[in-house]
Amino acid sequence: MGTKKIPEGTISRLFVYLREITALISVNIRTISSAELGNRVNLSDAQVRKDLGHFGQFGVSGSGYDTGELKAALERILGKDKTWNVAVVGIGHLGSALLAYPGFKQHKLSVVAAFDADTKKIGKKISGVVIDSIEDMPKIIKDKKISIGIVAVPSESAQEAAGKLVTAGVSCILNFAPTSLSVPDKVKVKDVDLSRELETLSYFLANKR
Amino acid sequence: MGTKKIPEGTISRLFVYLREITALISVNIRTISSAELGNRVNLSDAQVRKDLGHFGQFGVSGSGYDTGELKAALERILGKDKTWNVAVVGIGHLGSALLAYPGFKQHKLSVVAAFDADTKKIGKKISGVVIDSIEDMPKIIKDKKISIGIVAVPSESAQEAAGKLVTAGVSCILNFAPTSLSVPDKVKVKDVDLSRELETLSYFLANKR
DNA sequence: CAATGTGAAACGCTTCACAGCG
DNA sequence: CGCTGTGAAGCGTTTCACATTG
Repeated sequence: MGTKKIPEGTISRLFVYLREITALISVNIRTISSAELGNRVNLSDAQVRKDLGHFGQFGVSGSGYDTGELKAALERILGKDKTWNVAVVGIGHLGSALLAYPGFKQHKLSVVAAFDADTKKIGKKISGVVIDSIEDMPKIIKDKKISIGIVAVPSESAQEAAGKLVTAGVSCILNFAPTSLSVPDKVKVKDVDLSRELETLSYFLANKR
Repeated sequence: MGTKKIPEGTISRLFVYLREITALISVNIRTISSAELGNRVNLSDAQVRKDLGHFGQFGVSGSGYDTGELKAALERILGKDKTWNVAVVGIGHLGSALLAYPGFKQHKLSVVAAFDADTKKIGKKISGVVIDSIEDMPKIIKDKKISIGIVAVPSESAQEAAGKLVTAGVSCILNFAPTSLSVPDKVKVKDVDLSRELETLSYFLANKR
């Protein structure tokens, strides 16, 4: 199990492979080569093999990978057997869209709590989740065993929201605010910074040939 | 103008510098060193100098950068003088949230069209934008000189939506669907794959300590 | 003989370190 | 002297290339 340092890109590509393999199985394809799989997800054959190689040997020389076996292996590696509980903080346009997002269930994540500072929103139910007061966060996070917090508040309140989530005990934060959060090392933060993506596009447009 | 290949990270940091410089100017700071600027945005002095170095020489040995000059240079480099028109395809929860997103204006982007396949939605107005039929896309994209298309439809229809946007003439696509789109090389695609971010968190939780 | 698994080479970005300039 | 601009070193990832295997 001497798992060295696995590149983050590898992890995220494994999920892509898993998605594709699942699709292949559903059309009864039993075997696939790294070249063919890479082709379908726009990656090189070498990349596919290197990524898988971090976790063991799954292929058969000369014929490729058994889709069923590979699927099982990927699910095991990626921890698809467990479900994690999620809380969303900040129920504006984005927060509401997140509550309705079907992807959570698909990824074995369950949104079990929503928080907002606006007292007018408290008690309302959106996409089946009741909005609670931020005051009650510590208790609810603990009671419901929530390990992922999603920050969907404006930048100004993002650090505060993150701090409260961390104190309450979450292990990961998905941050939609365009600010860099400071949290203890043991907490994993993933930023989804739409502003940055948009800015990159602007630059591309301004500078293309 | 032999602009070599500029790292994407550099571009995105230039926007960070611009933001900071603008703040500095507003409190009448006229000069700043790479070390001090880096410090304020959590980057090394060398990183700041390398990033700027891609575009010319803006600093003064011994004293640093003139904030006014640097601001002007960054705005020119980043094309902050122009505004780009945007269309959103797929007006579900996410699409609606995007139409309401205030960040567009801040980045000199203007959402001027929205499309949906659902005839019941056509003609409705959301956050000031009227929803049009996908049929009318080619004409509207051309008439309104739209250069950025945002794909906010389910995965199954993402490739089709992207294809139509490209045919209609957009130069960039911001893709929220968890599929890799195939488009001609001249078109820039940025993926915002929420599923992947969530999955990475799942992996982190499943494999921590 | 087709396709894997994997060292070695290439690459791209960041950090270092210092010559040179005001 | 302080700080820039920039080659060179360092590092993590991707790509290459091939010996190996069923």
